[in-house]
Amino acid sequence: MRAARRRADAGPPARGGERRAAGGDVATRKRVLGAATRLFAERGFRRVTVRDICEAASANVASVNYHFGDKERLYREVVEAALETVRGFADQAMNAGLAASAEEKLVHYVRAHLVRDPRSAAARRGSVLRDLFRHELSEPTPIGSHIVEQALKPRLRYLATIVEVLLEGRASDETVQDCVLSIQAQCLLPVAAPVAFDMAAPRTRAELERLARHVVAFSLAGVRARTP
Amino acid sequence: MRAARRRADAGPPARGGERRAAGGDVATRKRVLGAATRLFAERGFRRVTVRDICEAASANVASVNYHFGDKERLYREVVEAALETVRGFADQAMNAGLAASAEEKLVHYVRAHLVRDPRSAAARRGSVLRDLFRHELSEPTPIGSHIVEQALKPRLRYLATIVEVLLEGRASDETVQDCVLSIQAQCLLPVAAPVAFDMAAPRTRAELERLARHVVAFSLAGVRARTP
DNA sequence: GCCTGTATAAAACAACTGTTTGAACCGTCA
DNA sequence: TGACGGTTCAAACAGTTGTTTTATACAGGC
Repeated sequence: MRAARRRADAGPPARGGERRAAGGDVATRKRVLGAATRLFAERGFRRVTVRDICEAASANVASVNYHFGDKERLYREVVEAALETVRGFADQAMNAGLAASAEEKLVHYVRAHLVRDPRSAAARRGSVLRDLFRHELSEPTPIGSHIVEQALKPRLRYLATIVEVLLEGRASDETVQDCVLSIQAQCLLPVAAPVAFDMAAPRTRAELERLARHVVAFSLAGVRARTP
Repeated sequence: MRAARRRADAGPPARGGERRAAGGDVATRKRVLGAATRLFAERGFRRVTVRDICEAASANVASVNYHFGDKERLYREVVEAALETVRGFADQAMNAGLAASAEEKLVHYVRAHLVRDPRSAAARRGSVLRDLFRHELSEPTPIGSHIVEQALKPRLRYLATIVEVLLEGRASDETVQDCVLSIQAQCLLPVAAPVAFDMAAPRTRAELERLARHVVAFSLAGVRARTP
């Protein structure tokens, strides 16, 4: 990304051919992608070196550039995959509760953010995006705002529909937005700022359940207080 | 921090003598400190180079190491100064409202976080710490947890005393902590995650005032809902 | 006057970074 | 078998970073 006289486009068969013919196993590319996913989620884009990734993947230093062009395109692919995972996941959750009341949907929404079972594979993959997002918070890059656009905004829109119902459709757009922010803040902060709360915030599953119930009760009362 | 065979301790007269005798003006050290404060607040520790700082301060590359030992100790001094500024500032705010009701204190607390007058010098210096803190969120370092310890924890304790009164002293410690988290989350998120809200969140002074009023109303109702 | 200690400047250093190179490897197919 | 094409590898490259060195300027004490 820094050096380079000009080139950047040698690599594999144009990425899209996807055939990966010769006996060389497909494994390397996948191993690199996996290691990169784990490391980027752990430390963020800048604090991971190409050498770290390749070592973790038992691959040569050149493999990142060979298979992905450069470090940034590798990162984009990691982010894209994480977004894809979460997308299906979230659509499903939103559709599953179509028949539920607004209160029940709120319960579901809050719990989905605050209490995740770390043993579930889906949650573990979801946490990759969450970690990537957290790192992006302090270093705004084009990719960071892409995550916001793709993952956060749809959630905010969904939450707004819930809040509108809770407000009985009688409140202004501004009030809806304010309530959405209040609720989302409670869902996001323990995630966005673990440093700030790892001493005060709950850790065990049961405590997270309690916190989720609290956030729902607190927020329902808050929203009702703003109902005209 | 990376290179260096061993040494790291030449520098000025042991830092503490503070006499800075000869005609060479004291200015350089101060200029470097000022530039570093601005740049660290803007971009965080890792994304600022010693050369950036020295160029901004119109000083030689060596001046950071000469006057502060190394980049990290310069950073610590910046953080320490910002903490000191905010400390007096916060103590004063807390004492000023001793006679106020819990509701009034809450109003004051929320407004202090959400609506700051950028024209006030105190607020501008306070925002340095806020920015440093924001950058620390995603890269936990010893210094980051030091900021939490020195700046955030006292606020949480203060907020807890307010909430206890609002709960009429009848709620459990857990409930108090939950409410504190709900309120602090609303105060902190627009700060911690501007990326997430710069499209949805208010920007003008008047909008921030409105948001602050909302957060107070929302939170008061939330707390009351949790009063036994 | 000279010597001493502080401050600044320019250049060099060593480690680290992303990237590129050129040779070697190894299946496939003619 | 031998050329071919995708893949891997060790080494090198060029730029950046924090830090150190060496030299110089300049004040005050003797």
